[in-house]
Amino acid sequence: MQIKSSIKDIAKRANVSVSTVSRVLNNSKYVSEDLKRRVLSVVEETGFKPNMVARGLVNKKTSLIGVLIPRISNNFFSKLIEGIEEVLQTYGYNILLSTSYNEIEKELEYLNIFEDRQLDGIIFSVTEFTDQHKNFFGETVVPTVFLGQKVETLKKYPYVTIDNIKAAYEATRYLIKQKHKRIAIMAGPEKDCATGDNRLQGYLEALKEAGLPLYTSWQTRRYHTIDDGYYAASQIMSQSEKPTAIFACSDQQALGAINYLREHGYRVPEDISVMGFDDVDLATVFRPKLTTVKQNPVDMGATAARLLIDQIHGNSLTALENLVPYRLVVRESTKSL
Amino acid sequence: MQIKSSIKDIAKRANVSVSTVSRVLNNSKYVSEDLKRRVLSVVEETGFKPNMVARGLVNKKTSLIGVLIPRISNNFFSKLIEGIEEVLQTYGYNILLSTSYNEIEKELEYLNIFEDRQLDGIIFSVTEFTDQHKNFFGETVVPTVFLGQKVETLKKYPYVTIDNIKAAYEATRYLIKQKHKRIAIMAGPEKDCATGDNRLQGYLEALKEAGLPLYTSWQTRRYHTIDDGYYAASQIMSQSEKPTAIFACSDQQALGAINYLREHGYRVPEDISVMGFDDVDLATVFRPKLTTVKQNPVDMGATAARLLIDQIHGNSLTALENLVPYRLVVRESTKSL
DNA sequence: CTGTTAGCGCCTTCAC
DNA sequence: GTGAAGGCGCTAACAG
Repeated sequence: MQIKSSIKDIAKRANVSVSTVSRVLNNSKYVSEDLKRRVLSVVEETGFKPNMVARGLVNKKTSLIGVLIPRISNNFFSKLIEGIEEVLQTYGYNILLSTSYNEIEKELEYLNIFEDRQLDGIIFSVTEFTDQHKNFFGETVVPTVFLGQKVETLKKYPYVTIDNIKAAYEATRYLIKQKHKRIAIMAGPEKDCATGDNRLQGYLEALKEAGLPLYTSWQTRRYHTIDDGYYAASQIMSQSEKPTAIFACSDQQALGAINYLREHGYRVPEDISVMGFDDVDLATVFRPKLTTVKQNPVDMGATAARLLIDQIHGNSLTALENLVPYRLVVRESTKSL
Repeated sequence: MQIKSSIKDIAKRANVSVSTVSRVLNNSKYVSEDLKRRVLSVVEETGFKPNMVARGLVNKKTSLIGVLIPRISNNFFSKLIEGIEEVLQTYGYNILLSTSYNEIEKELEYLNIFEDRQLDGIIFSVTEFTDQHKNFFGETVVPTVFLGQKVETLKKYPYVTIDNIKAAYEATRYLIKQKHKRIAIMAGPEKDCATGDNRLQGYLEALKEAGLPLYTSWQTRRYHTIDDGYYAASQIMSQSEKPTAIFACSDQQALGAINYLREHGYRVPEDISVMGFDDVDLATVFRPKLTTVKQNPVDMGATAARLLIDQIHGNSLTALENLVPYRLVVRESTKSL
């Protein structure tokens, strides 16, 4: 293919009409074997490829799915993408990837871009579901699946997530059962509902239930990066009153925390227990092996993608709420007092 | 916006022609303040958004860049994406993400999709540059930047990479200087040129130069995952003749290898040294801290994106070869004999 | 300055 | 079965 050829050109060369070409290209209507052959051979020769943009314009579909996540360099999210891509691919969709870095404005911005671009669907790992989000999803008509937290919208879009409150509650319960009484938490960033508010809530419930002390200086809210975990640990451990266990709301933060602790002479888990969340790839490679709340991001991504496809195909969805399993995995970074 | 409105509708409601609407929307030509205001207010009211697909059809640009990498869950590649997205975003481009899992057929498949979709550019982290690739890039006219290895094409596309042969050579040299004489290598997958062939070559050159033994049973070729590193280590260590050092061509593999070694009673680095490659986030969090060849993927991604933008803008590019710096970082996973 | 018109490349009635 | 014609939503000459 030298210069962009169009359906018209190949119609001419095959001595047929453009509609015939279109028909054989789409297998949309019966075309005599003769013409079909003629068209196909010209297509072959010229290496002709139909213009997907033009096609999209008339068909009103782009075969593109917008995927919006907070951060791609977090193993949890990249696994999510793996799951998403795997199923979308089999349905002929591609991924338009955007990252918000947990910034609400960026989320809104990308959401609008998704709409402008006429994307066929959206998979969205929300940070905080604000009124502006609600507005957007009230007005838009783009099939959507939310990932990572429960989201209530007028339009009734499904979401797939674990029960974050419960999971955090159970993780904290476990620590309590291990006789820990002074437990700190490193939660997600300030505005992050799922890994921030929800998990913090579960933690608080467990502490209250057990009648344990709640120090706000033992509660941090930071991004899910190793660096932020390191910093959060430094804050917590700079208090005069020190915890015997830290519940990190992501393995990334747990790793950063352990790094800090070790550099400052604490042994994990002998001096202080650290619980993670996610069970990323290296949770079992790291030493001590991370005790953590295992999620299955590949599955979650795949599930979300399937729910999206269903919506696009107009299938009635079975349920809005898709709670997926998680599991507390006890390994070496925590111990009983 | 209830039902999809078009430029036509808002032209009607504002009592102007479609071209006027188009003009104010694009700021393309001077429009009287009066009309402009009228149009803008209607746009405001209706929440009108121009259809990017239609726009793309006439402008022959999609503002979409195809990014093709082997694997997103590898920290090195996700960092690459971070760098790419950061600069593309400022130019109004979005990313169409695809992963090849190092499969040549998938690469070709996605490349074709990129072309079909009329993407404005391609950033491609090649596995192996085959004749089919060469064909594709000979016929296509899509601006491209190669990432991670030197690639020669007719069309003269730029590439950004470190000098893999040299880097591997130096890494191996270092091990040799540390008095290691029996050095194994865990290279990239069979068909991977950069992390496979090139790094293996650098390793071999260093060994030959030093007159050290070359055992093919000390050379593995596997994917850059923790699991594959684990497995590769098991293969190497099952030989009767055992190495005193392993040069892993990715930190992922190094991590997997160390995991294997420890599970099987070897201490790192006391019994066996392990050298990594990449310097991913957790190289310094892991214990022992990884001795590794540091790359800067965020920068590399950003550089690639800039080179692509230059191409798209028709700027003459300064150089095809963009060798970026790397650095051997000695930490704790290797030691002198 | 503004409106009319002709496409961009493709699909889809609608007649033949 | 096949072709001609209209239109998807937008932009860019071309007149006025």
